[in-house]
Amino acid sequence: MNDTSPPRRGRKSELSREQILDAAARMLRRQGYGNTTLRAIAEVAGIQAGSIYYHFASKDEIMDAVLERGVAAVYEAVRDRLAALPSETGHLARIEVAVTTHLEALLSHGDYTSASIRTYGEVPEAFQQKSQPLREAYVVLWQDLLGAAQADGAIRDDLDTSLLRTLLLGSLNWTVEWYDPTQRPVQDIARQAVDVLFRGVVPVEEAS
Amino acid sequence: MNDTSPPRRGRKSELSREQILDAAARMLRRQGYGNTTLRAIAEVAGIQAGSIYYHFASKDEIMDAVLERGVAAVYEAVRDRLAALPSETGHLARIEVAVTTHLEALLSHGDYTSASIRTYGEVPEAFQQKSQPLREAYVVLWQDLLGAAQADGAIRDDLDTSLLRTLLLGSLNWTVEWYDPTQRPVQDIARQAVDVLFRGVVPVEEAS
DNA sequence: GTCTATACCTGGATAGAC
DNA sequence: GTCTATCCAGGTATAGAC
Repeated sequence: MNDTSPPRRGRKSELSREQILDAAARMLRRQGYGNTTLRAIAEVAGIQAGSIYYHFASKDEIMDAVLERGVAAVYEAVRDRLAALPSETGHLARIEVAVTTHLEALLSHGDYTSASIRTYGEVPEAFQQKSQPLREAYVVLWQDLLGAAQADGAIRDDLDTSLLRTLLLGSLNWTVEWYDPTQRPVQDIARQAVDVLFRGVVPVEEAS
Repeated sequence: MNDTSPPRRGRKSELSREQILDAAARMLRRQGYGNTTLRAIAEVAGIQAGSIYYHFASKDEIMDAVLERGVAAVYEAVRDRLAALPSETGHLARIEVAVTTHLEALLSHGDYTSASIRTYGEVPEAFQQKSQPLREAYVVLWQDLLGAAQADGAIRDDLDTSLLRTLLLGSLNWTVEWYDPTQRPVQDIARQAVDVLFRGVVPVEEAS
């Protein structure tokens, strides 16, 4: 489905390829683009630096594959989950599913998504562009979701949904910086995020 | 007040020092730690690479100064603005001031704060620690703010304020990734962020 | 498909003239 | 205080044996 591999000869070279990508994602995530070296990737992947070039033509090609996989994982997860909902599902319920799925995908594919989020800005423009269509498609998905909700009155119409989208996704994306799976389940975070998003933090006591 | 400069001999070398820091902040922000080279910094600052070492002992020392200045700018701005409020100011009003000030400081010191936010995670642990006290103080500031509000019933008590804090600050910090000063004023963003935070996106129509 | 060896370059850092 | 020149480590990438 999603595949960035041109060589693709032996069927068991796939394994090494995966190991290289996994190692690259892990290093990219925590050291950024410029600090991630091929020698280090090779070491983590358990091979020699030179051997990488059997699978990839350049460092950039590896980075590119990692970045794209990161956004694709989130985009596809959210898109598919939304598509699977019964068509009569309400706007707020859809948004809740989208938030939850976004967080789950984001935090379960940890290294790829984190690398993708954190490194995107510091990578040569040349291949920022490669993953851009995917990123834009994802933005559109959310914009449609929020726009439709607002059009039907499920979201206050004095809000700018475009701004709302960036604030919301920012909040969710930032979780990669601090989330610790051993502390609490992703669903807890999703639940409170949705709760605050829908109802705000101020108690409703009309009597004031 | 805040100063990380040990040499500090000539009074006009301060100027070069600033230019180096400015250049470093700008490059750090958009290329990350590993891609930022001393030669490039020097070029932007209008001097030769070797000359940098008159002002700084190492590349890391420059990075460190930039990172620290970034967090300090936001922390001090918010702290001082809160301190200047009349003591009878309500919890929600204080939170609103904090959000607005955070955004203003964040987006007006663009390069330093952005660099600080984006690069922090990918920098050698050794000097993540140097700015950590400041970062923690800032976390405490917010935690107190939210905790006090909740204790007084200004914030719903079924919310985890610690989680709320990370989600909120994530949302605000993420603005460095997309904010464009020519598009709309910071205050617009702050206003809607606070609005959604307090009241949520769902209309209040009790009749449903 | 992976190794070893190595070419080539660019990076941080130092020395000493001015 | 800044320059030029240079050292050396470490980076990407290639060549060719296995």
